Amino acid sequence: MPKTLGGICWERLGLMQNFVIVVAGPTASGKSQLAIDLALYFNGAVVNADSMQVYKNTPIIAACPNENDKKIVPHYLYEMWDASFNSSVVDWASEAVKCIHDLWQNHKIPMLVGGTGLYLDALINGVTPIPETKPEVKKKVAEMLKCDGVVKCHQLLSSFDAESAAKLSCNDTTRVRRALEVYFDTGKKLSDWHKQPMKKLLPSARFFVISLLPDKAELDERCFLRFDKMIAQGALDEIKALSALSLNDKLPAMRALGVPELLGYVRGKYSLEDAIESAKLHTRQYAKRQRTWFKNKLKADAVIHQCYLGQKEILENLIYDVKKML
RNA sequence: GCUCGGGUAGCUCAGUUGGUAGAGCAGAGGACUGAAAAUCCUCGUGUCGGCGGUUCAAUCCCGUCCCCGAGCA
Repeated sequence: MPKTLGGICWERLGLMQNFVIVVAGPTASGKSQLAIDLALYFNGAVVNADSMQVYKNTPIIAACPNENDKKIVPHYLYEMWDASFNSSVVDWASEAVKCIHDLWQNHKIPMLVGGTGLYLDALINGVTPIPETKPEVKKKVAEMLKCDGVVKCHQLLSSFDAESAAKLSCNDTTRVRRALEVYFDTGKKLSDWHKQPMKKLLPSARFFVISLLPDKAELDERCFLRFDKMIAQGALDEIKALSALSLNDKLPAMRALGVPELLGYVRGKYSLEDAIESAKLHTRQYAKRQRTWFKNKLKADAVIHQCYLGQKEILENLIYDVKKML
């Protein structure tokens, strides 16, 4: 008698060796819960695709899975880097690729869960293989931006890479910086790099993409409640400990939602009430940006227009759809 | 009660030497290939507190009333 697992025969697990379930959605939409429920059914493991949950030091404020969640289902790529590390999509993606191959080897289905559109996009669609920028180049560009300002740097960019410059706002510090770094580091225009075909990170993978797109009012309410819960769970102690590390405020981990606001309170810049209000506001604005990305940029196999709170029919329908693909 | 400030966009406030007004924030939508929980783009008619008066023309000047703040009594 064949051993079954959630109604799937072991024999078919061989076919699963290139399968990835993706759960995308804005913050507080219930992705993590959905991933756990699916993982329980399909003998899966949860793989983090969130740019902030990769860092240690702030598990509460970044809404990392708790100990109980981790006991139920294996979780990977959470709290793996120190807050002092300035990680990038590619750092994360190379970890994710390794992790997914391991899971496949062990006949487990990876449940890729996260709200960072760029990360999911990189893993699903690939990235342009540009070499990692040398630290001295990064430093040089950072200095240029500081001395001359973005607008001048954008003008400079248009003198050697007009195509990239034309695509960018002269105020877009992040992207002007990147375009300059790539040119100074490789001697080749970013726009030329982008003409190359993207490098698929998991060429054999088949993805089943689930997108949670709840109603705005429902989501806002959940974001607010969740932030209050974070405070109750000791987010302030977490932030005090983080503050004691005296890290650079520009590091990604230091800019996570709620971190600058609560740091401001801890350092006496504003009241706790103001800090909380401001953090909630920024969370709502972030959720909006995520919604825009997932709605317009992510090709989803299943779209759910509500938060996942364990609804049986949602889970059953998804399981049905996934099984069809296996 | 008197004196002095204020009353302009959802909020904080600019401004118009009289020709019906504009920033920041909020809000809405959008973009996004190596810091992405980041970064950026687009979108502004509101009895300019009410009512009168002067004027070709008032949100702006004058009168009066209402409201808020500070001071004096």
